[in-house]
Amino acid sequence: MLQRRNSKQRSVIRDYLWGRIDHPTAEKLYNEIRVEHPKMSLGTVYRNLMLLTDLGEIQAIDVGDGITHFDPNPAPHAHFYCTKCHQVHDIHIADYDRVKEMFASHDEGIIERCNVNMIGICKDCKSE
Amino acid sequence: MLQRRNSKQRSVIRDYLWGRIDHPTAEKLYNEIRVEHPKMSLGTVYRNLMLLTDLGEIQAIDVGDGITHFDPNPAPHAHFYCTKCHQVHDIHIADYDRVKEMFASHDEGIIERCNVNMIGICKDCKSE
DNA sequence: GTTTTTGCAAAGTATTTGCAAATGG
DNA sequence: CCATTTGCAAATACTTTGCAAAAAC
Repeated sequence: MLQRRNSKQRSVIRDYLWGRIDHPTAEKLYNEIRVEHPKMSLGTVYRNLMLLTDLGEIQAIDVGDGITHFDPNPAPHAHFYCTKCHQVHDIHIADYDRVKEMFASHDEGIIERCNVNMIGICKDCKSE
Repeated sequence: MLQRRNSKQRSVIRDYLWGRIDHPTAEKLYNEIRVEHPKMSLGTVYRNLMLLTDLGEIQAIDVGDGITHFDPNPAPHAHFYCTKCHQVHDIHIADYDRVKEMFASHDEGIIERCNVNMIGICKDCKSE
């Protein structure tokens, strides 16, 4: 594997994503980071998010809205995409691995990942 | 709802997608159609695939490869995306609705759709 | 006839990339 | 020092859109 250096930018990007549950896009992170770090470039944000994803440190979420969202939690879990507020929410269920098993038994391929996305109106938007 | 006219182009696009299990992209369909219908434009293919999707006649599949694939079967079912051959395959299981139920009980939102995508190496590529 | 749909080309949106300069170990 | 990483801007990839002409009913 390639050699890595701990750049300041990478650590800033990691810090800005760490602990969040709102699944920001690369551009959203960039705009937030830019306030404190005006020299940070969008390309660097993309490059590092992709790198951290490849390293398995974070995960990239594709819910079908055409924009990649990022999740600091690399553990497999489902997501909910609200078509009204365009936010991505986590859905944690105890036996997520069961889903993979349900489909693995019906397909002879090698399943590496299992992505589950619910699309609809989230509970916050519903009650408005 | 809007009034619809049955254009020749729409019917050609519908015919080219009908019965297929290979989940072509808009561009793939366009290239195939172009052989017989050189005047067909890519914009028309995109517009009609989107329209047919909105009408619920077909479905758009987003497996996370950045390109929308189309499926003539509008019934909810899971998909398998092969990272080697970049093909999308169907995975039909008897109780697909169970998946939605598993997550619905853990979220108070209104779930309109449930997308399940397995990512890995398909059985054809595995055996090579 | 009037409204929808088309072809074409241009624009839009998200992301990737080339390259010289800066940085990290 | 030398390989990695950056900022910047340009390029790319997929999709959408504006508009005048053509087609549908």
